[in-house]
Amino acid sequence: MRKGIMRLFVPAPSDFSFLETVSAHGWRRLLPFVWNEDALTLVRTEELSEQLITLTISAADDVVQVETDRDCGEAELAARVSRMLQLDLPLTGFHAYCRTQPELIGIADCRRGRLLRSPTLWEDVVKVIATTNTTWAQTIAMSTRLVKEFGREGRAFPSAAETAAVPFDDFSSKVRMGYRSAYVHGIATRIADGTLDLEGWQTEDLTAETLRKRLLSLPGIGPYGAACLLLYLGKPAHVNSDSVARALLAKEMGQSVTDKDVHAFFKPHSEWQGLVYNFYPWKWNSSPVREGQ
DNA sequence: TTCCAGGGGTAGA
DNA sequence: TCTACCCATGGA
Repeated sequence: MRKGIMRLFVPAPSDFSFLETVSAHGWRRLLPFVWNEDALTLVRTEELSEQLITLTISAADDVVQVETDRDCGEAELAARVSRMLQLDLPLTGFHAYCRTQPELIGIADCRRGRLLRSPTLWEDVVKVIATTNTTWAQTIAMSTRLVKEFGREGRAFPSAAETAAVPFDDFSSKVRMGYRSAYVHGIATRIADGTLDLEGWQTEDLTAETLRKRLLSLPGIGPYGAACLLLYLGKPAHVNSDSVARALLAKEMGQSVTDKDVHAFFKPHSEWQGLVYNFYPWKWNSSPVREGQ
């Protein structure tokens, strides 16, 4: 191995699938994630130990391999990779439930149920806001501008502190997130001044409903955004119904449907309905966003 | 021009 | 709780 190159192996549970996790939704298309379709590796630049480090993540049976271009702390690196791939998410109960439902058995067989997420809740919140009321192409463009304009060396995702340090007019004109700019900059400012501890929410052992109320209190986060984020936080009892869900269900039903119809359709899956929706056969097989189109 | 996209905030009923 | 209207941006 070349000097400075570090390789770390992170144990993964037997019901984990790297490819299924990375492919679960569109996050791998948003900088600073770069998905290498040929090598099947996920590349990402992170700030670790106060230096920029590029991670190349791949996986074999029951283990995730992380190669870095510089030495860094193994514990912190493993923690970030674990969060990104939801390695600590227990899926036994979900897969057991899927095996009781004929149409869901494939979810368990393929080891689906984890979703790629960012190393921080802050980044996930920003990216969820960037998916609302816009096209996927614009979501990609917004994420790209965030990294290029405000990330360290134009390669890492800007921290809340880095974002808050940018004057709002400058931030807004460069990031071109429209009315979402005020939401993102406002959240960044609250994190930076210590009045909002987003990351701390993840270690408080909160109930799903308490967490949902807190997420809904964030500007720019409504029922759809909160359900997305709850899913990333391992709380799958809410369906992140959106225009894609409505269109797909309408196609199945042969008639126009509302959010209420989508929620009614998945309600029987109770505590698992958020995960069931995201991996439901007709959604999985026909999601343009998951395919990155 | 007008519409609308992986919605959300707000006011009024 | 529900509905209507507005919201920046950019592509069709």
